Amino acid sequence: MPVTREQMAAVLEEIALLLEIQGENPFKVRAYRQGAEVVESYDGDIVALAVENKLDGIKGLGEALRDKLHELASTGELGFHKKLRESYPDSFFTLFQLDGLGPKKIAALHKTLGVDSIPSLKAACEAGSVAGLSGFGAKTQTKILEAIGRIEQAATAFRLDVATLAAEEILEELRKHPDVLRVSSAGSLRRSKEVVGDLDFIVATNDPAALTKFFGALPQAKEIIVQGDTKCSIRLEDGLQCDLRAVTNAQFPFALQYFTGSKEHNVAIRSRALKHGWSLNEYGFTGNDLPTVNEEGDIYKALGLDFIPPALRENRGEIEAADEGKLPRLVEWENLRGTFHCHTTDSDGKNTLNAMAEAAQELGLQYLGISDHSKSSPQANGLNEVRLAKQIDAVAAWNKEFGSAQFRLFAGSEVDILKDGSLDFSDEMLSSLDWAVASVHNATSLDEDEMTKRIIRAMENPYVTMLGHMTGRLLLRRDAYRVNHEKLIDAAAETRTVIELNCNPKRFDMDWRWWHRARDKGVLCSINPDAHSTGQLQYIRFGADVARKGWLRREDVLNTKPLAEMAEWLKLPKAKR
DNA sequence: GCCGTTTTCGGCCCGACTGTTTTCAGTCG
Repeated sequence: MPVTREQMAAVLEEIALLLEIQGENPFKVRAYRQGAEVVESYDGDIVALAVENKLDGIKGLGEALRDKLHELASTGELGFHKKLRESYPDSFFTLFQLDGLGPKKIAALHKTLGVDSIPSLKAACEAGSVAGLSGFGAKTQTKILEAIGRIEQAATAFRLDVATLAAEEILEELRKHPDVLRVSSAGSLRRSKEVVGDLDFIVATNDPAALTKFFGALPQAKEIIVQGDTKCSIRLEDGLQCDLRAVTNAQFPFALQYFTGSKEHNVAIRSRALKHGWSLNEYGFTGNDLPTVNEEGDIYKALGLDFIPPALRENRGEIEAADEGKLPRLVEWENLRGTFHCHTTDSDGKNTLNAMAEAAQELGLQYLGISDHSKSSPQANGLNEVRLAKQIDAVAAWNKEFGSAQFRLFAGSEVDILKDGSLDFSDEMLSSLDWAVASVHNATSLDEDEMTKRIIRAMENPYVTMLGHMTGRLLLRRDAYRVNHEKLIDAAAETRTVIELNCNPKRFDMDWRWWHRARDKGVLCSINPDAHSTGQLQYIRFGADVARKGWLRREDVLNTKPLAEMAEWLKLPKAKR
């Protein structure tokens, strides 16, 4: 049974935890943790490389990790890992999810009380035996019980759209405060991560203590987690944690850069600063001959780098690119001229064809590609051939009455990819459409090989313009189905099939981590909202943010083409696209 | 355990806050 990339990363991560528990050298622990990160985000088939023992030259994987990954990938097991975790049950690792508990405390609880799961920890707290331990106390015991309570009712991660709304409300409150000079969100939200764990805010002010006090007293704050003179953390009603850092105006760019992260990006940036003879932290540079810094961009400039947009700050090659002046000019939402993939009341949409067309025009778009579900998705009221033919006529009628050189609709379908990779409509039916997006909606538990072949077969169809939500994941709710991304990207390049960036915030699928690779293979991206209502067309703003995260430029995104060009492009046979 | 304009050893980010302490360890970001 071959291991997956995720399993390999998880093993390294678990080793890091176990070494930490044992009090191992923290730098060794970090090496394993970074190894997990590298495996997780490596751009290529790292499992195959590990099996073949060809991991040389990958930064962050030294000899020891390479050997271990090879053993793991080729035998399905790693002796070192197995031995380490002998005395710990699976449930032990859930303890690390608890706020306020780290390796030292968990090790102490395990050693003295035999705690090896959340339930056993809960029992120990309720019996009062935790408070008596050295280094623990009554408050710690209460905090542990509270943390367990939060875990039990979930919600420790939030979708980008949910987080964005919450952040905008709080930013508005902060802007109103008279002592605020500058304010910004930071953290993973500013980096446009698809899911965020908390919100970070930075304010520049001459009265930091007043701001942390103000923050703790916000109407949105259900609970104050910590509150000092320069930082304050609150928890909102829905469990979302928000952190504020109050700094001086001079410190602001440094704090903004620092708390935007990512951690990995910052480690690399700081080591670069050291080479310039400066030390860099959240308050400024220290050292000799310090540069003038007024804006965040001045920090990058001082280090000889082009400005790195927050979305790219994941330590995935952006620093090297900025050093060489080779950062891409990223796509912006204003570059989008139209969009594809939306539903109407004909299948499971909330609004009519007319309403969707109007909403698209209000957004300033020049075209909208309609795509209701096909007949094998009865749960979504999918269209059969007769109803689809009617809709094609309705689109033509709409274009005749309202269409112009400024706006038109494209008739399409979100056609189901059936279990064997054939499509829900005949080629003849599909050929009468302007475009089609092919998606998997059933038989989602096929193994990776079958699923990959199934989707490739669909992409080989001459009338499939684009592949819809590649993995079917629903963020925080449903795992991706098993596909081989490398092979699908290669097939898309080969068949000239566009890959959709489904920017419904529940999905963001294909994942941003794969777009750089797809782009370099010449695959086009279509930023599609998968809108089931007029309001959801606005998801394309998030889509542009996530596309930026995937290093995509304007020319990599199909729907930056203006209407006339798009209409011509859709008429081309796939091979000529 | 990884890495190298400090190149095979000696560094590897560090400050704020909390709770248990009485000068600090642990956690977090």
